[in-house]
Amino acid sequence: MSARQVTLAEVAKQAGVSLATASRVLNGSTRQVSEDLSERVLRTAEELGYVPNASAQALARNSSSLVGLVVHDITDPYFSCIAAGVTRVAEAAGLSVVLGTTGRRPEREAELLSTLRAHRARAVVLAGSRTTDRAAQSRLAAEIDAFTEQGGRVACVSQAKLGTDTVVPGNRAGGRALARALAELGHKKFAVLGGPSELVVARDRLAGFKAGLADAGIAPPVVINGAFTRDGGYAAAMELLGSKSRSTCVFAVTDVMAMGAMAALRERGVRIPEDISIAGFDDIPTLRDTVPALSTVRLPLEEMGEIAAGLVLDAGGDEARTIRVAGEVVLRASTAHN
Amino acid sequence: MSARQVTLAEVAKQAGVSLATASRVLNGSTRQVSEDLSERVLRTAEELGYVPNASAQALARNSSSLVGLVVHDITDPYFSCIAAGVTRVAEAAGLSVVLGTTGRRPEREAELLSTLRAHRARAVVLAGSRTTDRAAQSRLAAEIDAFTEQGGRVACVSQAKLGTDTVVPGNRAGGRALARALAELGHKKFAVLGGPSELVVARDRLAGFKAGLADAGIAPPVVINGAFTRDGGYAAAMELLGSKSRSTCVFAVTDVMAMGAMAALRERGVRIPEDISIAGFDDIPTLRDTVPALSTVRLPLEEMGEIAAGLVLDAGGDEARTIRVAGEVVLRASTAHN
DNA sequence: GCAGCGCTGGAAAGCGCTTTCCCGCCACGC
DNA sequence: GCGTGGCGGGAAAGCGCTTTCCAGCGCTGC
Repeated sequence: MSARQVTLAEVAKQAGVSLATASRVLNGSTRQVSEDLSERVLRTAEELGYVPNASAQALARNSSSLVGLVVHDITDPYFSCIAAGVTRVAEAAGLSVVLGTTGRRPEREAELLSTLRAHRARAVVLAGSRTTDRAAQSRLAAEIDAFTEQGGRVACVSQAKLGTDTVVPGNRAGGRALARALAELGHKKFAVLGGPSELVVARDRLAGFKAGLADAGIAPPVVINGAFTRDGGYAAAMELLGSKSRSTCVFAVTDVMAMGAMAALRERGVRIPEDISIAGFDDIPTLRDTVPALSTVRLPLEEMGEIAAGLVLDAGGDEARTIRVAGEVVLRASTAHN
Repeated sequence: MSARQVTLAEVAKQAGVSLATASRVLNGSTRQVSEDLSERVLRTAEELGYVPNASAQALARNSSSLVGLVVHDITDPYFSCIAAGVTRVAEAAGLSVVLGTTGRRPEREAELLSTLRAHRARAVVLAGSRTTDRAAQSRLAAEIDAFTEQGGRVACVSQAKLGTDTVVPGNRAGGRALARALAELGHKKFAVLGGPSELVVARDRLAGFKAGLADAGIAPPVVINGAFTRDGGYAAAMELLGSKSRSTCVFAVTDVMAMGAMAALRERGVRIPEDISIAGFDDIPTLRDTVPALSTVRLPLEEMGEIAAGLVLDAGGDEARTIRVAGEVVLRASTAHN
């Protein structure tokens, strides 16, 4: 075993050409190589089963074919959809994506970025939602700077103003539109399962929702914070049920949280939507077949991943670009007239 | 911008030591370095914000800190769970995982492996399910050989006998146990939504299920093949409904397919489980809160990912190891007595 | 007292590529 | 006819590390 990998030098020798020529043939060079030499090299490479050493290429070119993708939890459909979009675009461009997961610890984001920098990744998309944690945030900003200084590009999903390209979902607008749609159903008393208060995505959706209620002249909702997960939704819903606040409609800032909340409600014998209406945000594909079908704000998650990857892969100017994608309110069976 | 990255040489010079010494200090070497030199190097590295160039290290060591992960579709919860397990273990070991997606095209698997080989990935876990496609299979085998010859390790999830380490879920045993459990509920007429016939995972589950029915002295099920996706389940269920075969219990070889099937049944006004019982396989966490709760065979997906990563990361002997993980039948509300 | 050993530090040879620079060749133009 | 310029090919200098090998040095053991 361990038959050493065939190298460019071997191919060159075998084909009777110089290293330089072989390199020029096998990798897009601006330089022209004559037809016959070129073909000879190609054939030998094929015969020998030559595979270029990516590390060596990266070293010589000072830029690799890696693009980073940082998510909190690949298990969360929100992230896996974005990941699908990113990988599709990256692979189509002949790049490999290295996946980093933070486990929702903000400081991991900077660590991962540093690793990616070590690998001379040519770009990275940060899909994790931004926190308001000051320390982590500045450490991250420093890493982003270091990364871009080194020539890499960075794009964020859903977290503007880091001075990078960004695809921004209409969190606020979506929350607002949803609130208005729900108000039109006749609901007057709302509760929001609000996710962690440090997460700007959660805050934006909540803020939008409040604005929407205000638009409709409805009193501010009860807000219960909790983890950005199924269990967080479950716990928040339980807390809500305990609180004796008689809301007729609940907005969970995430579909995944909404699922947890619905489980809690069911467990307590609360019927959806007869007793309480509930809505989420994201429109996770995996959850589209649930009963009752969840009202939500649809985000084109995979497309967002594609856009982010596109942003990060074509050179682009120096100024940070921001692409906004709108959320679309989708009312389904989990919300009823009141 | 593009302030070139700090190199080891700079650190060494700044610290007044040789390149060799700096290298020895900053990366685990067997060689001892005196306390004061060592500390001096560490401090300067810190001050200068030194980050080792992973490509250069990979080149010099002839082995990178990358581990590959190949899945069909990261959006599918089955794969994203496995991915979570793999990344957790890999990141804990200080490695980065590069994610490749095949989009369910078998030939992509070999391509990705080749890319991974180019990157000198030290290991790869193949989570995509094996097909019986002869050509793709042999191309893949060749790539696996090339990869291991080069010194990399390969582990597969759920596809034994490729001569690699493997974690094998009890597909057959799970299917069989499920069939028996369902038979005990009194069902006599079964249908199976069987996935694509080339996929061995699908075949194994089906074969196990048939065996279980035989154990119980029940006639073989109607089998309808279809894609290994939600839509495949939907279509297969529609076909089943059209076929006038009056089964009382349906087994979809995948939870995701079961979801599609349930959607189809509901659409046609078939009540679950009153009119038809339905069961899946995998016990996807995201789907645990659905109503009616899906009966299924639970697989510890994340753990399988962790095991695979573990297999592939600790050296291990030369003989291929096989770890079996059992599926556990979980009967819930989607299946009723008949 | 000295050969020999273990230990630390440094010089330098790669690792497998890319790319600059140079060289020889040919077609042109005057 | 010869200078020029363009062009295809090769030699070789890196890219930033690791690691082998050697030098020096303080000890130990006879």
